[in-house]
Amino acid sequence: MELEQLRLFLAVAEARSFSGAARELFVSHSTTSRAVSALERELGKPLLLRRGRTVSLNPAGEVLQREARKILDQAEELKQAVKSSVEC
Amino acid sequence: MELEQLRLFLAVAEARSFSGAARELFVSHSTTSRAVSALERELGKPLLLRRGRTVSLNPAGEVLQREARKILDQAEELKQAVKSSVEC
DNA sequence: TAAAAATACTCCATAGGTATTTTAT
DNA sequence: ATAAAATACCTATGGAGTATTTTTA
Repeated sequence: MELEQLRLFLAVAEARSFSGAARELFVSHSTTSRAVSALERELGKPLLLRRGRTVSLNPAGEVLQREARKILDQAEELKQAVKSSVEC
Repeated sequence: MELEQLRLFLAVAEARSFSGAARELFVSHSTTSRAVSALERELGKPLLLRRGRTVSLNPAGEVLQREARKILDQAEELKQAVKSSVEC
């Protein structure tokens, strides 16, 4: 599990669309599709429900969305904290 | 910034050694060296002080060590939470 | 039939190992 | 002289795009 996968998953979860998220991020839709598949494989269960053209979150996806957001926010804060730490 | 880089950085920070951490993780020492270099490049400042055979943390490194630990722990919790979420 | 997701195929970037060089003790 | 870190070099893996197939609304 890598941060980039979480970034892509979140974009898909928020857009409720693989291709929509791909457009927003300027990547191909196969990139969003594979990132989510890889997460599902690693975590051992589906995260999103694909019903025709509709993408929705199942319980595991809801958990991931909530927590992934926190982790990515923290990672961003961390970057800023390091950047503004004293030189040495 | 990716979780794998944080894992490698933490191992180096804790071992106070690039090669020691590499041995623990069963990777080559060039892997630990480059992971830390990449982080330093991305974050815009040195994280570790290399003085001869001694590796120590500077303030930025201290911040990163503390926060990276939290993020990795959270990522681990997240995995467990998803794995134990209800099927759907 | 149109729009989106999955996937096969391909290519290229880069992650990682080995070997070498540099540095400090 | 030795041990560790940096780095040049090379290779293989996997990430990402394109094109195609599948699905369903």
